[in-house]
Amino acid sequence: MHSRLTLPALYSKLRGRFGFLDWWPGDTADEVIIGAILTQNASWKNVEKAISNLRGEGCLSLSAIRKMQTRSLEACIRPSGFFRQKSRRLKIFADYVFLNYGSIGAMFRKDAGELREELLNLHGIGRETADSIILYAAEKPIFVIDAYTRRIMGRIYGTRREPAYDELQKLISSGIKSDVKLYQDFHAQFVELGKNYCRTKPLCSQCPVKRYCAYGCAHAREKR
DNA sequence: ACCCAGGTGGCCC
DNA sequence: GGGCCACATGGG
Repeated sequence: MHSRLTLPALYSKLRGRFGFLDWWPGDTADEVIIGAILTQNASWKNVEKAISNLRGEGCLSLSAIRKMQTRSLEACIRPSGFFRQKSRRLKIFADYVFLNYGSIGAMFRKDAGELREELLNLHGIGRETADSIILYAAEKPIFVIDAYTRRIMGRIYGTRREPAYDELQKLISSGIKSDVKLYQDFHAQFVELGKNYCRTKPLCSQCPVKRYCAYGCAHAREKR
C-alpha cells in the first residue's frame, strides 16, 4: 500500500487540525536536556513531577545537578521512573559538559553532525535523546524520530517492517525543508496525533489522516 | 491484573 | 544487523 500524501501535505493536514504546537516546555537549554533524559520511556506527566521537584530544590540546571547528592537527585526524579539509571545519566552528562566545555553554550557551537556523534558517545544518550537535545535545546535542524513517528509513518506509508531510526530520519528529512521551527513542530504534531488517535482510544471518525492510514486506526493497539 | 509511557544499554546470535 | 531483557513509576 502506497500513499500519495506528501510530507508537506501531511504536515499541513496535522497543523490544520492541531494548530501550531509550541512544544517542549522548558525555558532553558538545561531544562530541555534534563527533560529529554527524564522522559525516556516515561510519560510526560511523570516527568513534570520530577522537574517540579528539581525546581523546588533550585536544582533545575546541569551545574546544580553536578553538585547534588545522588540520594537527593534520585529522590527528586523518582516519579519519572528508572530513577537510578536516570540520575546517573544526568550526572554523566553534566560532568561531561563542564569538564570538557565549561558551559552548554560552548558545546552547542559544534555543528549538528559532530554534536550528534559526541552525544551518542555519552552513556544513556541514544539517538532520540541526542536528536531531541540538538533540535530543542541547541536549536539545530535534525529530525527527531520517536515511537509515535515510527508507528504513524508505518501506517500511512505502509512499510511492512518498521524502518530503522536513521533510515526513517533520512526519509523524512529529504521530504521537507530543513528548518528548525518546522522540524520542531512536525515532530510535535506526530506526538499529538499519536497521543490522541493511535493510543488507547482511537477516534477513527475524526482522525486527520484516517483515509491515508494503511491499516486503519482500529489497529492502534497493535504491537509496536 | 494487566498494559503503556515523547528509550537505552547489555548481551546474544 | 536484529531480538530479548532490565530498568521503575504512575495512570488508565
